[in-house]
Amino acid sequence: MWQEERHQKIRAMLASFGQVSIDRIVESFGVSRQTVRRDLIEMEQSGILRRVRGGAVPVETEDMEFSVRITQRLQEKRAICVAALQLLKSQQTIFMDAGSTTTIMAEVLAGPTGLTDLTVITNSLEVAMRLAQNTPENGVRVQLLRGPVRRDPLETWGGATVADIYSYHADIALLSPLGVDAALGATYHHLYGAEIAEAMARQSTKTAILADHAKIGVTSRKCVCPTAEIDCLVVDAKARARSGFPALENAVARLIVAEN
Amino acid sequence: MWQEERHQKIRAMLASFGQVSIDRIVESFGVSRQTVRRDLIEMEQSGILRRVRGGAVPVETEDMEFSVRITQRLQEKRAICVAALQLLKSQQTIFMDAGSTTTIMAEVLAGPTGLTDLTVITNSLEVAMRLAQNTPENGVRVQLLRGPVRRDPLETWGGATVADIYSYHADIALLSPLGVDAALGATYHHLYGAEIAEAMARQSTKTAILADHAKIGVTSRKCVCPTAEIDCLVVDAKARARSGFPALENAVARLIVAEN
DNA sequence: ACGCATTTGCTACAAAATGCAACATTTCGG
DNA sequence: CCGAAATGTTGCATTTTGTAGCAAATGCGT
Repeated sequence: MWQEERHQKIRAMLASFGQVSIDRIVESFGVSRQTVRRDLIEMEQSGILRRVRGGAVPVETEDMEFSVRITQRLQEKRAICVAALQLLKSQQTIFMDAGSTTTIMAEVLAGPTGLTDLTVITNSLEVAMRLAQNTPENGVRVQLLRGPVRRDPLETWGGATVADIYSYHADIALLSPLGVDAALGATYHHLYGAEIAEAMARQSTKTAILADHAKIGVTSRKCVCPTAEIDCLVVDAKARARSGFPALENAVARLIVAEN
Repeated sequence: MWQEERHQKIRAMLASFGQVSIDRIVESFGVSRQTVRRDLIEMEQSGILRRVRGGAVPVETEDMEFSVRITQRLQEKRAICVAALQLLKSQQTIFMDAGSTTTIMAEVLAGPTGLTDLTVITNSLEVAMRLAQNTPENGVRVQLLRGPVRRDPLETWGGATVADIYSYHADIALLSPLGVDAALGATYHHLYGAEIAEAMARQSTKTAILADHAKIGVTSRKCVCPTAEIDCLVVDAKARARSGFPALENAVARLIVAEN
């Protein structure tokens, strides 16, 4: 019974049952608990599955509904967003794109931050909703970018939106891509979000990437921001365990690890 | 039975029943009361639900003020919106401003209408959300107008938004003012909404006013559209009883009374 | 309004399950 | 046989869960 064989069978079990317990694997393979644990760790780092206490479950897919995605790794994302606050100063203008992490960032910004007079420019309806104020005097102003609206996430997109972005300039862009990799930088799956993020990165003085540990070392179809142009990468503590982390750590100008 | 699994199922129960009692979870999962309590505490901290004595309920996402207003005279408003469908034809472009009635109109349009290939241009995030599609091929396209965002209702407003409107031309504008009066026409309270509505009325071939009976004969601060320029007024059956109704009936070019 | 019983929420602690790291053992190719 | 990789074992830390006791809230009958 080799690793390869076990991995394959674990994947099969995961596919058919939606979950596997360590005990179950131990029983059916006749190997030790520790070995199974090591298998699962490897498979998790390969992005094949996600470990939970007592077993493992399938990794979340990107075509999942936004409402589901936003509840996943919520603790880590919140920690990341709180840590990202130190990148901001009062009276700054901020680009934010549409994603589950930036949505949580909006929630954080809507709370007490010590920052005043921020202007957020976004194509995300979720972000806009959370930051909208009745009193534009204090707190956060939101500027919504125009364009056709699509769902998952709720955002405006397309040429009109991109053109709109180019009419602004921000101090910092907060982006939540699908993956971050040392070689390819920030990557997106959909072209919609990618061209938005690209424009935002260009039209801002600094670019910060918000990525939870599941995104470290992950690559997708569309490269948006090469590693050299990432001014700051904000990750959660679990990112240290990811295989792609050391390379990223050296590649980016600044790294913030949010300790939960 | 892992946390993970329980949390998921609790969410499912919450979604389908609108509430869950601790006892019910205890029974169906076979875990202790304390464990359920701890689950709910975690989920509450994650913002997934709100704990109440004896169980939990879904967290209220909607803004209180607006969600209250939107449920008032819901029956009548829905009837008005269904009646307003006869004003629309396939392949038309439609302006919609931000209000409780247009939000319901969006819900109606999101359902089966027999109309295809509509384009809706709006400054209302509520309308945009309800009409957003993943597949822009069929159904309704939504174009969101840019600008700063405010709440109650959630909308973009201001010079940028108005300028954006003037870059479009629609077949019909569906407006939901605060009041309609024979002498003053459609009137708004806030200047925000008023200048939006005014621009929409100008940039569209026809202008339709959606008003429930509570708005008949009511006037407010800002006149937007004189009676002569109202191409169609859509009201509910109870409007006939209002004192301002006969005058309006004569003043507008066309009147549609939605019989519940 | 009052007292009383019941339900529910909370804290503390113990037991069990699980995760983790260090080290020992086995396996396998050269 | 040697060395490296894989696997097993052990011991301990951490997390999760259950139990019990008590406080607070609720409901109920008077």
